[in-house]
Amino acid sequence: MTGIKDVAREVEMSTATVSRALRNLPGVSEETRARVRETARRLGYVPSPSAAGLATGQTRTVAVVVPFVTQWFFAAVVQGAEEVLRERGYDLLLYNLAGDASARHRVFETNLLTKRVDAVLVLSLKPSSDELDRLVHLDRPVTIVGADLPGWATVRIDDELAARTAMRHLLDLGHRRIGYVGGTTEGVLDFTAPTARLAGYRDSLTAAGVEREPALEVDGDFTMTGGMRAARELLDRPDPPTAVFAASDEMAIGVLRIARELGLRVPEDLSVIGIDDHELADFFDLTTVAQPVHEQGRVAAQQVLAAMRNDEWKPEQVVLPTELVVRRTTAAPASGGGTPGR
Amino acid sequence: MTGIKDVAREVEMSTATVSRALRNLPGVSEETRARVRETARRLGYVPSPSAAGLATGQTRTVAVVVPFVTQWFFAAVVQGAEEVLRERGYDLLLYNLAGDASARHRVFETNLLTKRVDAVLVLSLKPSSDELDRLVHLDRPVTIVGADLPGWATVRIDDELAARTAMRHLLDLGHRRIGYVGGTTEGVLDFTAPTARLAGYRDSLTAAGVEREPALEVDGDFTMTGGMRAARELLDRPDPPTAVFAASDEMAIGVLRIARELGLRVPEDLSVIGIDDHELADFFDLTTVAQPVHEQGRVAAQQVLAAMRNDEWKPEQVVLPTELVVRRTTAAPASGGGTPGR
DNA sequence: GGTCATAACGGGAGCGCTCCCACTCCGGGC
DNA sequence: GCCCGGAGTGGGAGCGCTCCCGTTATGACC
Repeated sequence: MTGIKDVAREVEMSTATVSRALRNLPGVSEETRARVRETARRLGYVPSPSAAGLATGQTRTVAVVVPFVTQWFFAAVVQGAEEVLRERGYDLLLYNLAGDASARHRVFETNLLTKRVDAVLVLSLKPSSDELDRLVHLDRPVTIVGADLPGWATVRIDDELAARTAMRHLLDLGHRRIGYVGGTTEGVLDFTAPTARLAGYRDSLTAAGVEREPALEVDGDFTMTGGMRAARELLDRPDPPTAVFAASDEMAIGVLRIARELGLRVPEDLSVIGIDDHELADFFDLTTVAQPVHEQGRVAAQQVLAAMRNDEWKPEQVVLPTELVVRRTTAAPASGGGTPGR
Repeated sequence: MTGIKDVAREVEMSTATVSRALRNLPGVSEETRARVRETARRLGYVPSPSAAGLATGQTRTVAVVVPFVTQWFFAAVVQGAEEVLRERGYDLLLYNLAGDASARHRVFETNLLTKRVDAVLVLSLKPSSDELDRLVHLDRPVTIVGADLPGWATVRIDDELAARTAMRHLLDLGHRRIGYVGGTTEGVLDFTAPTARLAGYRDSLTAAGVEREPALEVDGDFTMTGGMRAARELLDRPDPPTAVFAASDEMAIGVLRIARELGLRVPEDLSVIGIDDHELADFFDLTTVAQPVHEQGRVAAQQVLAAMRNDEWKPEQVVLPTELVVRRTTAAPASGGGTPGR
């Protein structure tokens, strides 16, 4: 394996100069730099990240901790982050928790991350206070995507606002009986989005002078099949809602499916709206509140890169905009907001 | 930052013993080992991968090169691989090509991978001969997932067989006019699956004594929207097929959508079958030929791990089984195999 | 008691870089 | 002619581990 010494010998220079030349540091004549580069290429020299890391204390690697890579949302964020990291020559170490508590434990508790990465991106998880402790001790830039955590660098959307946007759309259309399909905050993964979106739902009702009906709030588990379950629960009632607001597009799609099975026409008999602008939303003509997914990954990556460049960097809280995308699953209720004829 | 020396000083032993104790190497009394472990834990000692890597030449990291993380199939494979790698204490470096030729070039040509990872997993790409050269020079275990490449370690399904399984199902039901929705092999990413599946389609027709009709083979780009385009082309014909075999579930779902738009009943007027058993297949009641996605990632990871453990390991070609999953999008043609009444 | 495995541990030379601190050389200003 | 500053370069310590050889203690065995 050719090392820096081989290159140095070949160009009859010191390893110090070769190192400087290859890393574009000043203090090397252009002519020498060119010769070094050419020789390195010819010899197929590749610097050892381990050695460089040992010497500098930097690994040019950032860790991304994700709950489930298989979910479109997370994969898209990862993709965004990877793009900008690669541009800057950083590698991306993927830690997929996959709903496994022990995996989560391992990644956070044993500070495996230490000395291994220069920065950490945490997706949609609200770390426990223990975990936050570990992250603090890392003493490396950390950015949380998709969760609101005061004092930390975060990139997210305003979930409550997104929920209110969706609700306003339904309310403006004249709906008053509006079902909510959300998810619990419990379990291995503590997202903050569910809570905020639920709050947005409730506030909107209150603001519109509609009395809240607990039975219209059901758990959809943030999955399609969960959305189906929730939809059955909502629509099998004697007094079903005229519209359903699902806290995610995937659940909304589940609702659509059940509506169709029950013979309900969408949007005539039932309006459905989601949040995300999932890649399938267009396919299903789903009205939704779009959030910039890919972009959140990019911004988060840029954030940690910036933090690594200057030490005075202070945690920023970036809130990206959302936008109502009206497609064809929402319309005014048939009977002016009352129970639709079935 | 506490290093191995600090631990050594604390337990009044040499760094050598601490190193051995912590890595469960023989030659350390159980009592010492326990003391070392306890002390290391107490001091919050975490070994530096850079230093260890420099000394051993191993990084305990494997690279995974993937065309698009955002596609369910790839994400699922990555998830499978990550699982077994994490179990063994290996980290996973993700290289997402995202259809970007320059990214691909960078990953392969500049052998960035060298000295950075102990092994490489390549997903669904058929590396060019140049790229294979680089991989050979890596001199590290490489496994290709989802492509057939003689002489290389591969994990895949028998794509041609899968296609024949799908076709047999349709033929057995009595279909004779069967459309094919596939994809081209061109472009940045050269998968081998499209070619093999097309071959399976053609062979099946020939074997069944049905004459091939080029107009029934259309390009669906392996995406839902591509599947929609393809479906329009196929079903708008004066003599539409009674069944469509899509080379992927996503395209099949696109076909379903268009069929519904055109007022065709599935499966009465049109049978549709796919390949993959995508997470959405169940949702759409799609008949398909299932392939073990997650498992392919696991097996591939196990393969490189095995290869790293013993040097005599020879490239293995693992072919995982597929299975017909009959749901509700396939049935006998209405008019015994002829053109359905429309 | 002497010999000799064997178990347990220590010393210290690397691993391949980076980076601090020289050192040399050369041209301009006085 | 001398001094000085800056550009270009070299020497070599050190980053934090691993691992090859020692060395020492401990018993078993004759």
